[in-house]
Amino acid sequence: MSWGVMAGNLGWGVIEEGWRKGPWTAEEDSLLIEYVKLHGEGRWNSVSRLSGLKRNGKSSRLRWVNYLRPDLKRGQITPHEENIILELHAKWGNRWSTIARSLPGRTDNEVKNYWRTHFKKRANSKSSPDANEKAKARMLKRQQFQQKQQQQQQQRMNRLDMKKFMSLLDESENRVPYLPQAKQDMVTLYPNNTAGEEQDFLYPLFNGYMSLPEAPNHEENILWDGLWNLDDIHGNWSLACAANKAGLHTLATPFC
DNA sequence: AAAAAAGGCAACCGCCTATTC
DNA sequence: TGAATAGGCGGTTGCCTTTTT
Repeated sequence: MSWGVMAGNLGWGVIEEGWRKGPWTAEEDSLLIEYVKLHGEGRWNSVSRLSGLKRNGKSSRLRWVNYLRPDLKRGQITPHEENIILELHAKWGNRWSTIARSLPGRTDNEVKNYWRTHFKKRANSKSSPDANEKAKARMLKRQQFQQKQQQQQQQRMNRLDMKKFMSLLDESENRVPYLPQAKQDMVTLYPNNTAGEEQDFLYPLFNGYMSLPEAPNHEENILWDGLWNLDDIHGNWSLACAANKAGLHTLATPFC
């Protein structure tokens, strides 16, 4: 929808006290991205002065955090993430930012919206069994679709061989402090350095690496799920920790 | 096929805390 | 030490899309 159309709506997209409000345009996004490239995150109140953007600091920060950040994970919440949300919400309540820190690439806003739309109504619908059943059916359908997508993704990932993985570790170890240890552990575990039976083990590790914002193929939007089962991988905890630290540097959950 | 209802999500608001001066 | 400012968080709103009737 164009800005002009938006501006025609009731109070949405108006200019108030010199600040634009409402949906962001592609041009505004570009200006904000350029600003962050040049000045980094923070100093949000300087955005308008330094970039020409007619948005206040809060709006700019929110747009960056919730939408423009390069490390954001796109796509639907996976069943595994859903379980984490449920578990952590039961533990912490509506502390969305805390919950979101345990879901790499997800924002507090996203988690909050997801919980509100998927769980709050379910909790409230006890008096309406029909609605509850319908909601369950929809959820099941969506989960089946997501699982199918993940299987396809995993099949693609399994085509990666050990050599490629090691070369990617080589490329990135200058930037990611935990990867040298991961690489060393890989060599110890798999001295022959070949693909094959290790592939199941590589999958979660590689996922962790590929999900880093600076990873070369980040745009492939590879799923994180494997990382959450790292304790299953051959009992090598130090390697699991190394990979987790590399990928989950902002993660609050204490893996190690 | 059309209208109504529900779902989904981006964005705003107000409050609180941390930081700076 | 207190005021001003910036940043962060949770709650809420408003609009578009999808589903249901």
